[in-house]
Amino acid sequence: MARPRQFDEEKVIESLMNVFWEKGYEATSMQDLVAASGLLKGSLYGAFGDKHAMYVAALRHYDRTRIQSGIDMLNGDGSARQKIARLFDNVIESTRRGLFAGGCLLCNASLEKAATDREVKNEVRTTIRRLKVAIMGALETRIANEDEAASLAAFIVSAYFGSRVLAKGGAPAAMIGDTRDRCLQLVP
Amino acid sequence: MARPRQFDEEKVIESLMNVFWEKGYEATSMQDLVAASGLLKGSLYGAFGDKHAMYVAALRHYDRTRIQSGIDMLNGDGSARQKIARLFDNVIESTRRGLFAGGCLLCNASLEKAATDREVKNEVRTTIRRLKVAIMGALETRIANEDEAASLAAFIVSAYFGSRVLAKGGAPAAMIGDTRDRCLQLVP
DNA sequence: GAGGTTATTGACTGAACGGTCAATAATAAA
DNA sequence: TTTATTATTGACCGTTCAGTCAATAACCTC
Repeated sequence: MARPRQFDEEKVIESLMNVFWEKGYEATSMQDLVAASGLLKGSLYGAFGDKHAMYVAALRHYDRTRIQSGIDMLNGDGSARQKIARLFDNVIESTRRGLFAGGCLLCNASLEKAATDREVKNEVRTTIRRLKVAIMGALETRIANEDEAASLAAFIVSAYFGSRVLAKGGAPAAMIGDTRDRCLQLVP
Repeated sequence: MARPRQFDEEKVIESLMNVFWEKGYEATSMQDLVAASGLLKGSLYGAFGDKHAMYVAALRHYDRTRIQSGIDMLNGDGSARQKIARLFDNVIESTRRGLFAGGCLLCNASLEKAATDREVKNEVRTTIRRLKVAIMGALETRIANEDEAASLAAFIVSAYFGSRVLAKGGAPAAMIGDTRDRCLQLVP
């Protein structure tokens, strides 16, 4: 009955996400999104509505893919300490390689837009909660008391986000290593 | 010999800083800066050169004032634990009041610009170092070993930055309280 | 294959962007 | 008071911004 989409929506969202991830919301122009997606402006607007909606779609995609793979790791095999350590090691590793300057899109969105954008704040809040719950799950075998697991998980999320700020701020990698090690001191 | 400036440069920088602090670099327009400073565009360009230089001046001003008052607190009276706790309590308090959405300009600059802007990265790095050294100073009475104080200080900076991300991301205040409390577990 | 529906296309819009500049004003030194 | 120097002013610049739209194309259903 109607002409079908000629692009793979997931792939397009992935490409939009990569731009927002690397440059941030404000520094990203529609030209950037056009170039990255391979679509023309009209198609992007037809599919998403406006730039803001593209950003929100990118945040959801980040949650569904990158955050989810972190959650999968936390739900997978290994000790709680190993899993928590791996969170930080990923930060150290990607800093050391230095190929991609984006850091963590969740942190970026929190600082750039969440405070003044209801929709972004909701997305960010939801994702933070998901991450925290997954960390609680990883702690489950070691901490019986749920409140204690929750407070430790909140703290770990915080330290993790902090390490993302340090990494992007150009702090020495040793500071992130220190953060990881001190964090692990609190993980039984 | 020449016409003198008709404005108080410190006050102008303070007003520029407040705009960048609240809106970020990219979302701030020259119109915003003109409106906030009370100067005309030409005067701002005459005094600073370009928007980027205004931003760097704002970062330096933030270091000289807001960060410095944090450092003064850390150098002041009280136990190490009290001082560290106060860092986080400031975050909780300003989140609770909810009047100003800016958060911490140092964190904002780290995530928004440091990764792709040499000058900003240098400013940020310097300020992080200053903050870390001040925290080491606060720990000095309790931790003799300098390396140990350094690693704990790095960790505290990280957790503090993380709490800034949580706050702006709209996470519940309890998560910041948890971060503070867990942090204090490691402070002797 | 005709008709209905939606996707694609690229030219187009007005507004806002960062930045410039010639004219004017204000000052201190001579 | 003249002169040299710098600050202020506001009009102005070309560019880029996010977003629109009428024309065309592609597809599915009947």
